[in-house]
Amino acid sequence: MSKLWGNSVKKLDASVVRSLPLFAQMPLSDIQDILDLARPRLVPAGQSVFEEGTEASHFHLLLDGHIRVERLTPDGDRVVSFHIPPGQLFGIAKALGRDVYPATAVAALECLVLVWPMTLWTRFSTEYAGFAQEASRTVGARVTEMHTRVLEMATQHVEQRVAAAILRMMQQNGRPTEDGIEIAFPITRKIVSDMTGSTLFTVSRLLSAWEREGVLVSRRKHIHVHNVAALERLAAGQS
Amino acid sequence: MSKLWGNSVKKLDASVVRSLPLFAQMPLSDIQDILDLARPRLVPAGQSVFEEGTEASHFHLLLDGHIRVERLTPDGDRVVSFHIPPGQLFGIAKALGRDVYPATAVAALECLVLVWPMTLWTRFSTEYAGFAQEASRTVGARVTEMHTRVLEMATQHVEQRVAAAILRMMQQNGRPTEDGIEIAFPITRKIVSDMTGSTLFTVSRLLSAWEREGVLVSRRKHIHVHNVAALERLAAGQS
DNA sequence: CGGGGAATTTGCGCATGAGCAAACTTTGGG
DNA sequence: CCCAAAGTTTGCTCATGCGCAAATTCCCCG
Repeated sequence: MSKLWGNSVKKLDASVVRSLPLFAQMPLSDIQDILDLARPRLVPAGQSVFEEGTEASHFHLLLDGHIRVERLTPDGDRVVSFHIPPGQLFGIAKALGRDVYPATAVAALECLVLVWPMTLWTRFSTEYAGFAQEASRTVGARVTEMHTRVLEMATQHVEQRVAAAILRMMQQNGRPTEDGIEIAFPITRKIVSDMTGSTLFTVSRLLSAWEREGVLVSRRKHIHVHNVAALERLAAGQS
Repeated sequence: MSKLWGNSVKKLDASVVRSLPLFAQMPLSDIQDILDLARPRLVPAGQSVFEEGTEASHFHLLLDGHIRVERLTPDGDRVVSFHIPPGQLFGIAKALGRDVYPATAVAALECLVLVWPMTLWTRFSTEYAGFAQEASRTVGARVTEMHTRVLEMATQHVEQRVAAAILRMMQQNGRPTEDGIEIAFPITRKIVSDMTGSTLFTVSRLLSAWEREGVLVSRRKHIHVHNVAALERLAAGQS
């Protein structure tokens, strides 16, 4: 992870992050200005970056690791909203006109995060080319995904939803291997069920069946998709 | 509806809309400038204002009526995302960084809509005080609602979800009467089922049961809630 | 290298709510 | 005023997938 830190431990290097969409339209000097205002934060696996309902005092950029965004129901059930891959903004309550975080962000594995005080949000949005636009795009992508999930939950069977959830994680957070794609962070059956409005047991049965059919292999906390086409067929309900 | 049109049929009057949150922070002259650029559009009940997937050429403000936002699945099922009450912006794809409409907007009853070319979006966002902020707030409110629905669909029974959907419509789009609150636009059992990921039949049975218990009265396309507390209890799953 | 907790598997029973068919009611247009 | 279409009710059946229990496996950590 040290490669992300440039020459000095203290000073973040603009050249490392300029390939991110967020900085694509900015001159290096602007990027450096932004980075100089950031505080880096290392979050251990399993720890939360911020909690639903607390004051949205900061916004964040994920440099490395994976964030899981979740909400808790009044009676203790957990629902996983989505996963965030490196390079994306998160905890951007201001972009939603809110002043508390709408959900909890948990480090699915050890994460390196840049943190800015939310008071800088308006300034960044107006002063830096493309910042507001990229924030909108990020929000839009998440709204689209939520939309899709509502649609799936309303119209599709559990089997299709679980297949779709795994496909999505594979596409957004997958790591290609010689034999398929593996999901790049620890993922339990419980979490998959919390993503699909299902149960641990049903997900376990589905994954076992798919493993028997050679669609994927799942070790503990780990999913490796071998036959993407078959999984797409399952998600579409064509089998 | 003529009251919304000021003295002349052609010129919209700023004083009529300045009570809307969107214009709250603006001087009258700014409001008038914005209105002068708008084209009014009267949409008959049942007709769509724009369709999912088409180029997002305009953004809209609902002056009167009620908009139903829906999506269609590849295999023809309809899912209703939410309803929009008068005074709100909609079709604001740019606020999501998108260039096609993410959903279809249908007039639940005859609607009066103001329409602006999307090319004005960036200008409005940067030039008029509070415009961008109010747009964010609108997006945020809808994201929050989607979030809540995902959570409900994942963790709650159909009965609770239907109760929650009716409560929401009642709160957001209700009209108080001497004996409770009635939902201010035509609403069929089919639509309620499309909102809750349920079926026409199940919704019919639930409404009948609740009518028997005196919680609400539902005539054809029409729901009138009498006992709000009871409905809240049903939504919470406490009965 | 062994203990213990976390994650997973599997069997069994059953309630929820979907699916279908058919009859009935309301409403608006000609 | 009547007809047709749209909306609604109701009975019946049945599959999905949840709930629980118990056993098993896998890792992590000391």
